[in-house]
Amino acid sequence: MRAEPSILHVDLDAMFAAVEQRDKVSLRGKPVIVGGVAGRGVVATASYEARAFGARSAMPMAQARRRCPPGTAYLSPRFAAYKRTSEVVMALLAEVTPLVEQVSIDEAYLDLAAAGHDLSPRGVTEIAMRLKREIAAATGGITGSVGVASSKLLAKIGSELRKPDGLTVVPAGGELAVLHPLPVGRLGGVGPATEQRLHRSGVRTVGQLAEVPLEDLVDWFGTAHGGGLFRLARADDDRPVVGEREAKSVSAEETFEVDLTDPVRLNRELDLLSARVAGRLRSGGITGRTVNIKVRHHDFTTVTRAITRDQPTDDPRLVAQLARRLLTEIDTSGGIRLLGVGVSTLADFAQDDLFSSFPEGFWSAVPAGPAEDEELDHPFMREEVSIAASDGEPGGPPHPATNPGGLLAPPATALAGRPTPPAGDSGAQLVPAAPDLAGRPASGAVDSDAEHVPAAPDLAGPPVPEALDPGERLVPAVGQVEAFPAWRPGQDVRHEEYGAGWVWGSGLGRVTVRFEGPRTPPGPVRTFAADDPLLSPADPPDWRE
DNA sequence: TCTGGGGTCCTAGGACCC
DNA sequence: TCTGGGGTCCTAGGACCC
Repeated sequence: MRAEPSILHVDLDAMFAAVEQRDKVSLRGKPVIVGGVAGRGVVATASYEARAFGARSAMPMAQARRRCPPGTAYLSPRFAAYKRTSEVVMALLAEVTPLVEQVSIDEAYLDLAAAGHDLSPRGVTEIAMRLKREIAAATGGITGSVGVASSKLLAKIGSELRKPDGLTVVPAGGELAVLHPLPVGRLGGVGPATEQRLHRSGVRTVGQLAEVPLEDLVDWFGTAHGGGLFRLARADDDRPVVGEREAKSVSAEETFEVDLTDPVRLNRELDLLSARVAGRLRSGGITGRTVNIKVRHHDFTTVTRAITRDQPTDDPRLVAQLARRLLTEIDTSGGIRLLGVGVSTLADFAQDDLFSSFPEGFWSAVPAGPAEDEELDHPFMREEVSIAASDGEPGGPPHPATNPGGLLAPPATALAGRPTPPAGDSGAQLVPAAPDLAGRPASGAVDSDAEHVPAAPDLAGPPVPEALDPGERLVPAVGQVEAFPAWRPGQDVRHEEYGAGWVWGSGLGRVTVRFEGPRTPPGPVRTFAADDPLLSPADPPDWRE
């Protein structure tokens, strides 16, 4: 934990779905689910509209289909498009500080201390707000949520607090006030198993976790995990922002549409997986000594086998040969659901051995699957879009594009009152595909398509809210902003009364908060303001209407 | 129609070595 | 002959993350 909030965490909001909605006008404001659309697929990302119906990441696609209404779009991922958007964002991050740790395609930590920034709460708020504007402008409206705090733990929690399009700054000294009320499952490293074990001992919040003696945690979870929980519960987190990390393993796996039993077929699948892995080793200029296979049986039990050689390799034939040998140790007669091949114990130099040459035409003979950069509009990447006839009906979810609030209107789902499912769904007719999907070119982060809306809402001239004093400097906040812990929707009595709120003001000096009443019947809009709410974490600001 | 695919890290036990 | 004791490498499995 540092003395200043110098670690910034950015997380793009429902990125896969957001890219699809950016690139296809017809999807905006509608539930969109990206993931494996076939039988055994799961949800990778659900748009906020889809989350309102209960769709979640990692949920079986079949279950998501049961929950979401007609009109929901179910899309196969277009990784190339997401990667391009990601690269645009990462390039922006690199301009903020040289020390950036990319965690995944849509997430990164920034060490603001590595760039000599003003690390006061006000200073980092300014950086974060500018960054959010730049991201939205450069990506055509993809929003990111940002948390800034004195540690990775708190920065990440901060970015999650006000999703989507949120901003949370946790001033030094405010960490425990943020952390302790949260459920333990919000801590990184606390998954279902750990959470269940903690619940069994009556530990539900991080504050309660902080009361558990170290010995108990070590007893329950082992030295590393137990000790880690003990420290995290105290906001004791020194993990540095790490720029580059070397890969430790490379693997490929596949779940089959139906369980496989045919040994010949299984071996062929191992060959294909081996070729994919070896191809990626080669393109990365690395080799590995250990070959692993993974087998998931029909009943979902999973076993692994590994063998380590003295010499590293990147030869697909050798990897395949070892993989096949490992598979003979496993009884596959009951049916195999998933097969995987991996290489680990990596060395970053290529071993010059006799096996590294390839027969002519080897690679063209091996269908290694789509290359990373290839657009995935292959016939097998099915795309299903259905449009409900209830589009635009009254009572449906508010459509951002038609919201008269313009810039200041938060995404519909940001409102505490969940968007109601469109009325009259039951009789809705399904249109097999959206007309605008026909024959469109491969789309990228910057898209010349006529339907493409090039940028975020015009940030240059935001409408000035009536509640702001004349002459007050207005920084055009993108969507929601939260100054924590000075003000928290959900804790504030005015929030209880009004159900939804967001900060739209400058964030620097005077901040204005707007609350909207219950949606049905439409309630009044009330506006409050306070001076420097961000800078007085211990002293609640005086919000005046 | 339950449960993807790419990873990382940790633990525990056995082999082996000095 | 009641069994040392580190350290490293390897394997299998499990939890977790995005």
